[in-house]
Amino acid sequence: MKKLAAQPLYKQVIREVMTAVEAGEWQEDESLPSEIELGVRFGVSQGTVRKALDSLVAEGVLYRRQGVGTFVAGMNDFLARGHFLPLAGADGVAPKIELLGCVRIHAGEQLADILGLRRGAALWQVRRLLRVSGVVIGLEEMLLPEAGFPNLDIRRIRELKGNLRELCWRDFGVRLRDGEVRYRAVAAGQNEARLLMVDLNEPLLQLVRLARDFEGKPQVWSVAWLKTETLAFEPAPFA
Amino acid sequence: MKKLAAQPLYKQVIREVMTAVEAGEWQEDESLPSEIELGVRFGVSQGTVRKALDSLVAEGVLYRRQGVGTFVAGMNDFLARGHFLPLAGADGVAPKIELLGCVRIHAGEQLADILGLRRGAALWQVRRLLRVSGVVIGLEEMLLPEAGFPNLDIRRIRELKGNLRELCWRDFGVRLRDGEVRYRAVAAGQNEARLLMVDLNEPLLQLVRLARDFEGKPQVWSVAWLKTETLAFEPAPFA
DNA sequence: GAGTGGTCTAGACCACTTC
DNA sequence: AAGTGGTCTAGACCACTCG
Repeated sequence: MKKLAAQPLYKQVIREVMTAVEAGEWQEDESLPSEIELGVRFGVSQGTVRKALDSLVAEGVLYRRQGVGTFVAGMNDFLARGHFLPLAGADGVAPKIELLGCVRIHAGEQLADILGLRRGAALWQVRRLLRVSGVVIGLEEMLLPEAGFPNLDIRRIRELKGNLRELCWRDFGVRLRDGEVRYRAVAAGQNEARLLMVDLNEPLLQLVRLARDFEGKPQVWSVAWLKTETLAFEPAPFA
Repeated sequence: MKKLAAQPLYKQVIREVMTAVEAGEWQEDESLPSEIELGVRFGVSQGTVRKALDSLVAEGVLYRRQGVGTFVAGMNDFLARGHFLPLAGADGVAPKIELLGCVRIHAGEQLADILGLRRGAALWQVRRLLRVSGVVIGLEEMLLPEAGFPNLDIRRIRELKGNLRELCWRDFGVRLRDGEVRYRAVAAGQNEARLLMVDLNEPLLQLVRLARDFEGKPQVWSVAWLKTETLAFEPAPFA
């Protein structure tokens, strides 16, 4: 491997592996070649491969099992990976996702700015419900450019159990990385109150995120409203 | 360095360095010996020292400046390291902390459990205000066992500008690491409404944390209420 | 036992900052 | 030029899992 663009070798390896993962060279939960073999393939030492894989593991792209191998990780949604915990208690539960619907809308000025589109660009608006042991606990609204995800099919989303992150990857080759989350407390509006079955103006936890792909391009804007009267939200480890 | 307790060398180095930092061997923003020198001191190679320092940097205990050295990081509070961002906008601002007061109370059953104390044990309750450009934006209530922090002095807290984390370290040798955060939305009660100057029942973002020391012992329980009508909260990078 | 990840070394060189 | 962090190698051995 050459020193292109003065990038360190391990960063080049990260890119190469990422590209291969995105190209589907190894399926989900399928093991990659061993660190030594990857080293031979990229012309670097095992230590360098390891350093590269370390960051991909830290980012949740891969996972390792000692003595067994390194595997491609699944693509659970950010919220699906989070935990909902009883206020006083110990163990948390991950929510189940239920697709509500998917419609085509047009970007307002602000949203267009955020997603790097022109004003009025076509967007998909996907809405989902979150349930913990059957009880509705959250509502999520996600917006993604139609240009990048043409012919987004509601039945397809349903097939993947509402897992939009996995869909973006499988059907459109876009691998989303988690973005930073902003937290707010807001009063429930008409919509939220109805869908979450709470009173108007009841406090809801609002999570706002911008998910980017691995090139850093903004891809999905998401706003979620969570009912936290009896359960607190704890985000998943990775940023 | 020996293979005690089957711990890998780099983990032993982490402990050694941590101990030295806690003992105050190097002051804040003072540089540690070079990686090579540390290697000689602990009887390991530079690569192993580096791996150890990597995790301490990731945890925010140390920071590095290429070509210069490795330094002991300051001890800003979790909330003080977070950012408050305008809803639509770009750059966030870190809040200023203002001490409200410090009183001695007794642990209820639940709190005693969490902090690993007996019921009724003496606690310090420290309350602080958070301001962003002068405007009150949050209230934080922290509880810590009197046993671990005897003679906690309000004037001393004030001296350190309300930075309780730094105080725990400097005066009591307890270095707190960030704990996981749980998020909720709650309605403002009497107290919160008065101190934050909002209406009763206005939605507030609640953050609940349990900070532990580097041995994993629970040390500080904290609950914060944040006004997020105009500013969203974004936690600091490190978990 | 064979294959994998996990650790460790000694030594090398590069990139950066400071004097 | 000297000293620091940052990268990289070749080779070694350990710890773990699985057939």
